[in-house]
Amino acid sequence: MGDEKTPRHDAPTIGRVATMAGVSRATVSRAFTRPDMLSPETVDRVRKVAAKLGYTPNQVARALSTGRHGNFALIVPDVANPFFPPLIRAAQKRADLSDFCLFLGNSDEDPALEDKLLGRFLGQVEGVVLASSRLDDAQIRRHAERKPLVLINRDVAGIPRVLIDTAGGVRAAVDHLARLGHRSIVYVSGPAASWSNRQRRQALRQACATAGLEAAAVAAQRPTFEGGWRSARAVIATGATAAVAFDEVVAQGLLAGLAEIDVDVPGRFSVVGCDDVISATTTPPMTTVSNRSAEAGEAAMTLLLDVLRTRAVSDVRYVLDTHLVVRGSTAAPCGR
Amino acid sequence: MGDEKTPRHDAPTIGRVATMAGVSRATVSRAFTRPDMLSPETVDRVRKVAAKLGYTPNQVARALSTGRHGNFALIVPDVANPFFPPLIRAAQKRADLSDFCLFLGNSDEDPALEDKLLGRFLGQVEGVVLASSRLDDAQIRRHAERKPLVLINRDVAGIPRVLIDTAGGVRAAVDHLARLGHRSIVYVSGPAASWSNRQRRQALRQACATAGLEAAAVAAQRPTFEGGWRSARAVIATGATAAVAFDEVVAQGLLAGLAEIDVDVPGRFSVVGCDDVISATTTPPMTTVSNRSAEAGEAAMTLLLDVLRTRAVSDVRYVLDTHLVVRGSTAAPCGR
DNA sequence: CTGTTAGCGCTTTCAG
DNA sequence: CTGAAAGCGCTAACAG
Repeated sequence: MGDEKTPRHDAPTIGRVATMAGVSRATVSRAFTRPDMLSPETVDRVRKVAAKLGYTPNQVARALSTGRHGNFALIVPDVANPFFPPLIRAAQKRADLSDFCLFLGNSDEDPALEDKLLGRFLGQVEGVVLASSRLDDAQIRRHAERKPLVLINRDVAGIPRVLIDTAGGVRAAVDHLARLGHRSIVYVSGPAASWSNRQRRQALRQACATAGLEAAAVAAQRPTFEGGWRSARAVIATGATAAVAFDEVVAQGLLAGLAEIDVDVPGRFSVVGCDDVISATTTPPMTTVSNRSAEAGEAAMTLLLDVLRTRAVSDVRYVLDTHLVVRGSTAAPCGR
Repeated sequence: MGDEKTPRHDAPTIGRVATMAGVSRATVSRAFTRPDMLSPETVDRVRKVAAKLGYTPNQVARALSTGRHGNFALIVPDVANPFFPPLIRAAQKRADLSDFCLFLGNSDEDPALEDKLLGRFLGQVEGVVLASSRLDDAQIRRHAERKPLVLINRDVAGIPRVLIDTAGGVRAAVDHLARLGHRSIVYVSGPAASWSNRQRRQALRQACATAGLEAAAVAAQRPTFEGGWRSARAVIATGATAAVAFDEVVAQGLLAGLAEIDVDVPGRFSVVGCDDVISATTTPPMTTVSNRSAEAGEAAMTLLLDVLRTRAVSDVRYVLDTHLVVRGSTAAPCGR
């Protein structure tokens, strides 16, 4: 066993295939990217040799030369928030279908981190999807002019976006509660930077006004179980008999917080969540606004692919609407 | 408005910075990668110019030249399975902390797809984490010799791996059930290719043998809510009075299936889940084996970074152990 | 400390 | 239809 320099099982390059097949490197390249430019026999022979050698085109080298990286990036505020996994999954699948790889970023609800991640990705992707972005419009616009960019649940004019319109669902929730006899409803809000949050809050206020109900609001700082939990006392203090929560994680926390201070749901208080994602399994099963996050993920990816194909920057605004799913967390208010 | 060729706001290259700063390209490069090799003033001047021009090193070009891509890949069987999001999140965060980008792949429980994704990633990453891989040992070994590879919940000798050892938790579950008076326990199994599944099944069998209980098993083909649901009848048919399910998604399905055929839990039948991830919110709250998926994700990433640093391929086997969390889905069997 | 010189692996005119 | 040659943007010896 001499210390002969083991040539380190290097990945075969286009050059090796070329000499082995007795053609030029250009021909090998074309055998993979533009087979139509070659005689069928040549293509066949080259491919065969390549296969035998276990050759795989080097994506990175290719990207350097063409600018086409074959990658996308998706950034979400919180991977572990149950709203996002179906979205992520669908986006990944759609990307994969078109032979793209997907980078995933978790911004932790932090605009600065989101910006940093975006910067890291930008150099090696052909496009980006920002889900529930916490960046401000200016930052988004700035990035959008460097790379194709699609938004989910963020409404910036001129930038392709897919929006899950929960306003319809929230209005239906208010109607539902009004019909049950509630006179005052409180909105437990989520992150201020969230478009969905603003949309829901506003829809609630308007629907209440229309129906002649009182509308209050309390803030669950972060959209977490704990945030919902902590807001329970404040929610009750508003005097409302029903709450609509920003999302189901908050709603679930609220449920737990109410249980802790012995407020029976739905006997004494009604709760409605948003994004039907865990609501079937809560106790009680939660009345909620339906969810289409997987569809949103897929649509955004498809949009991005379209933008790449047709450089036309048409102002797309893809809206998915929602409805109310009535379960067991809502009932008539007591003592009225 | 003449059609003067707008030079397409191209990203500034190292060359532009070099001429603007009156130095060579090598110097610019070094100002970013090896500032210690340059005089402080030069570094300063170059960086200033670069900043003014908005120069960002091109990752791809750098990777082509150095082989260091600054990327990792993580592949999971199902992003939407609640076991994985915390793991993904933690892994992403850990990678980000070391300035790495993370590709995410979803294998859909399909070995062929997993292999394909891996192939796609391999060319542009420095290492890979396979969580609950469905590949066979040979395939894993093959990939591991091309790139640093870390496994989660898969025990292949010689390959760095982090294992969540649920055997302890399952044994505790059996003890718990035995103490309650159960004489026969059924395991509702998950994917055959899953190491965790084999481990849990085996732990259950052994613990039952030790405690003198009967052990049965029924298969929930896919580890889904529906799979658990469908297995309800078969579970009851075994004559057992308690079940331990592969994971909580299956357990939750089982709960729903049992409810549908009017089997009261825990009155008539007890259920234990695995991976404490949604169990606090089921009805009834589920007795379960604790979960450490986030820790596993972070540990795997850290391991990968270590492997990269010290090319020492020591045979690491990082084990996280578990315990039983008793909640409301277990009780003494009726009529005994 | 800094510049010169070769590439990394692949694509892409431009000629034949 | 195929080959030769010139890069993509950056890094890495090797000289000074």
